[in-house]
Amino acid sequence: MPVRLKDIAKELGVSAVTVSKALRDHPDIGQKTKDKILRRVKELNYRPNLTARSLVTGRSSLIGLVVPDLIHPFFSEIAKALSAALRQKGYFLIVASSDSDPALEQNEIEHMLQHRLDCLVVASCQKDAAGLRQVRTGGHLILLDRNFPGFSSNFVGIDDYKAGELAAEHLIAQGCRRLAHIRGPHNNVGNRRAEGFLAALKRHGLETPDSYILETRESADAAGEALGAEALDRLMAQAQRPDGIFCFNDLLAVGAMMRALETGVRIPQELAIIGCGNYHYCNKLGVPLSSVDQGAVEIGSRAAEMIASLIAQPTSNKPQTAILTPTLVVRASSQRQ
Amino acid sequence: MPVRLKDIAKELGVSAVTVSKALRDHPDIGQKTKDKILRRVKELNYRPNLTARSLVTGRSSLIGLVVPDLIHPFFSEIAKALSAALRQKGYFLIVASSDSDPALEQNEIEHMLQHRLDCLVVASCQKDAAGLRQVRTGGHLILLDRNFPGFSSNFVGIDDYKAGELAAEHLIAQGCRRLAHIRGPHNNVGNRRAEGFLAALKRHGLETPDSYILETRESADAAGEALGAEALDRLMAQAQRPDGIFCFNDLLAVGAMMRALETGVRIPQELAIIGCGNYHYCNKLGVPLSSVDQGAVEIGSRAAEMIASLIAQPTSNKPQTAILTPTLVVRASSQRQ
DNA sequence: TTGAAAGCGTTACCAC
DNA sequence: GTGGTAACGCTTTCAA
Repeated sequence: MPVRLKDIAKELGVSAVTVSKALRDHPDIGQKTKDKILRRVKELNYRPNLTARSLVTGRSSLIGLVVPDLIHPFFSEIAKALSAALRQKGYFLIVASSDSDPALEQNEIEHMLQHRLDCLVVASCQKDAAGLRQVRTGGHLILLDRNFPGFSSNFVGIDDYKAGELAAEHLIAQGCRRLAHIRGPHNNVGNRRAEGFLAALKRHGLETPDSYILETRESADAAGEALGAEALDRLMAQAQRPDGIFCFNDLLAVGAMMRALETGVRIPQELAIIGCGNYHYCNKLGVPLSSVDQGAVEIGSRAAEMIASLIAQPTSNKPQTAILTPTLVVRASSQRQ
Repeated sequence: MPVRLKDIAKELGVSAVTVSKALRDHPDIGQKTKDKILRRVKELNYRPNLTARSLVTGRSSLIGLVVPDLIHPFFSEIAKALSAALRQKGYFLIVASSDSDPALEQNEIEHMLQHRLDCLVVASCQKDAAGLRQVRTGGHLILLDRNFPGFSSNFVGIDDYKAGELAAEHLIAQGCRRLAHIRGPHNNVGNRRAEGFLAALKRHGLETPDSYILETRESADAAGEALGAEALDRLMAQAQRPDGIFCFNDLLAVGAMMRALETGVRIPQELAIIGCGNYHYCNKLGVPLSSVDQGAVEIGSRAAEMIASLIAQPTSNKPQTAILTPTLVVRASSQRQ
């Protein structure tokens, strides 16, 4: 049985309240009493029972994070950064992976809420915001990376429109004129990136045939590359081959690039490729992959700040939003000059 | 304010105890009463307060995991597998990253214990077991990947000696005769892998000069590659160059391989390279990297089983141990035939 | 500056 | 089958 606050109080001949005050250095306590208590606390290696504390204070010091996939570099970086930032504020991170399954995600969220989290952070893979609506009754909610039109919520993510623009501008600057896009799912993220990409092309007077915009299913890591490879085949089978591709994420880009190299397409001379996410292994590839960086580390730390601010707020004000600007990381796969 | 068990009881004209029984389908309750309660519970979207439940049952349904680095593919795979397996058993995973800092690790562990975890799982980066000794007073402890001689504890990991042997046998079978090893830290893992490697060489009558066994500092992800590159330079500067290298982990191997390719060394013809860990991006590299697979997913699920078994045990018996057998994954970097 | 009493939301125990 | 009562370990409030 672990030592309890009460045990220490009895042993030292003071009340439990006094010990409690000493531990949280409450002002209403004499220095001598406090020293005496803290010394004994250390000797006994006493650990306050946060469960009991939570019950009475109503705050758990637990923050929940639900992501589609913990192996995905983008999300593991966020998890790491968030966990580190929260630690300094005295919070703990509970993590769950939804395996990109909306039902499982909803399930995980429900379970998490039973732990009376101080805040829940979700990179959601839901089709719509229906499930998330009732979540909000449980406390603070922050959406990560992806939000839902019509669902007003705290949010941290990047400017996806800008990401698409950046990629397009870069490829055009490298001399590409026939630009294709292997796009992502039909949600806010996929749509905005495609829109930004196409808008930039239009500004430069470049036409993009419909057959240059390829759809892919949303996919877990394993399948993602295969989808990229398949999409590349479809692009290269066309009479007019594209000379530049922007892929929704690096996984698709890697798949596309590997297939291109296999089939003898020279990269970047014949075909420039750029992805999105800037996964940490991009620079280790046979041809290092250019990518639009989503700033996972900053997303994590901004989320931590937002959490602190939400918890500090006495009443729930209007939703907070942090939209970060993506940055371009140019490597060999798109560098033609 | 969320709905409480008590509220439901009052509304339905039954006692709190009865509602509690219905929720955990306790046998001592009539079917009709139970149905009535469960229906209302669902309507109200009631979520039991696990904090309160924990306080009275003494079990938190929280499992802690502390790893050196969440971005490290080996550990993120373990985290994912463990989290998935635990979910099915009704447990939750709390994750913390120690950034490979022993002091920070100890700190994280202390904090975690305050949450009254049902079990703590640690992939430790401590120098010795001193800090972990007093952790055990807090409940169950499982060491992951790395254990400490003289510290008897539950453990899940691979047979590191075997890992070294596998790598050596493979390189020898590929025709290598001058084998080098870029070794890991001087702990149980680094030592055993080196021992297994050298023992296999000896069995085949191969000599290994001391200058072929290179030391590296323990290092986080960013620096790991640089260390590998540096080690490769030292090896290739020798009069007699090695024709095969076993690296302690894939990060070192990638660094070494990239430097080798940069300097015009042909892989695997002049130099065969094999790493350890089988990171998910091994097959995406310019020259796909051979590796000894540590079975991260199985480590995660075995840990989950062990957790369940430890918690079920009324009294703490002798430590449980699961030593998995590593497997060889051959790719282009070492395949000479 | 200290502490007694009341409670946080739930479950265990044992009467009925 | 059902429910009253007493915890679980801590903090809050307020009187001394």
